[in-house]
Amino acid sequence: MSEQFSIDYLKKILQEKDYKMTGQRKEILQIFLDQPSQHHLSAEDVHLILRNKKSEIGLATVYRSLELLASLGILLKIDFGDGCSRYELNTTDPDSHCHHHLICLKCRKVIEFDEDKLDELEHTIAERSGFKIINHEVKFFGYCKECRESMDN
Amino acid sequence: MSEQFSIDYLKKILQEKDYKMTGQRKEILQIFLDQPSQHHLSAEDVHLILRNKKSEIGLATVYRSLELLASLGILLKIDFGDGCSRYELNTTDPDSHCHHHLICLKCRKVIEFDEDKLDELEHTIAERSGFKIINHEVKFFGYCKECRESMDN
DNA sequence: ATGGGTGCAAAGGTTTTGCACTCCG
DNA sequence: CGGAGTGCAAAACCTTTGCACCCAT
Repeated sequence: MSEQFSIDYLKKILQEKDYKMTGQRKEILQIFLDQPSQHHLSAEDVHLILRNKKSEIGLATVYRSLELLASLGILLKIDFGDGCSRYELNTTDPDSHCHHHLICLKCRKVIEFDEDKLDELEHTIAERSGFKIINHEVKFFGYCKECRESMDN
Repeated sequence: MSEQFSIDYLKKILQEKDYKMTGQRKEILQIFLDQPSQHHLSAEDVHLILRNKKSEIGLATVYRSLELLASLGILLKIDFGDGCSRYELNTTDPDSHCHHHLICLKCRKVIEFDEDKLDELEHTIAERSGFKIINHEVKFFGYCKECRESMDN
């Protein structure tokens, strides 16, 4: 639901768990709200964006806030194998399919792909192993269209 | 093929690419051969196992060897979000399905699950995005049977 | 014999932590 | 007001790198 993508939603969730709504947390979430998708920001990225906005927030606070937002389910923490954790808005909700990431082995570009299709597999897993699945992370490694074309030459 | 799981295979692959077969590389691969599956070893783990075997191999060499074995397709490098890269034997071959990992959010245990079922999804992706898929990595996060039972109490 | 491989220690990068100060509730 | 949250710097980690020496080929 769109309720999930607002500062008010953050406030509500924080209050429910007795966390405080601080200016820092608000500003950090706002960055993700401003960049609807496509961006997978690292703590360093967020820190830099804040700096450009003249908002000096300590790097340690950025790390702590991202971790908190992820634990609240507002952000998703993902690892693309580039040496740091990256975060994106968690757009997963019961009605929508979540997306996968295609990672180009040549140019390291990350492409989003909207199609889930893992329901059947999840069902098989739950049945056979008794594992209760909360979330999943699917990454495909390969070569993007552009790199494949440049490799043909 | 079983040929893939031997020191001789390593020797052949190394020679093909003008790498040298050294005692260190042999010993490090042997550790993975000795522990057929279930283990996802970090560089530190491998270094410790070597030390217990009275084989003093420098940590830097362990890192370099693991990286090399992964680049040769003999090992797979995986990130389970615990702060370090882990490796396992690459049992992927054209005929067999590869497996997924179920990661318990409570006890951090990693369970292997043998079922691929991603052919259709891969085909859809290739068709729509022109992305050539080489490999994929699928992780399911949730709660294992044991943790779920202990949480019910 | 020769160039790739190794070991060691130092450097690099990301993330966490201790502590005094701040400010939300 | 009181305690959670913050900022800063230091520390903790994992990983990479420079360089002298070693040893497969």
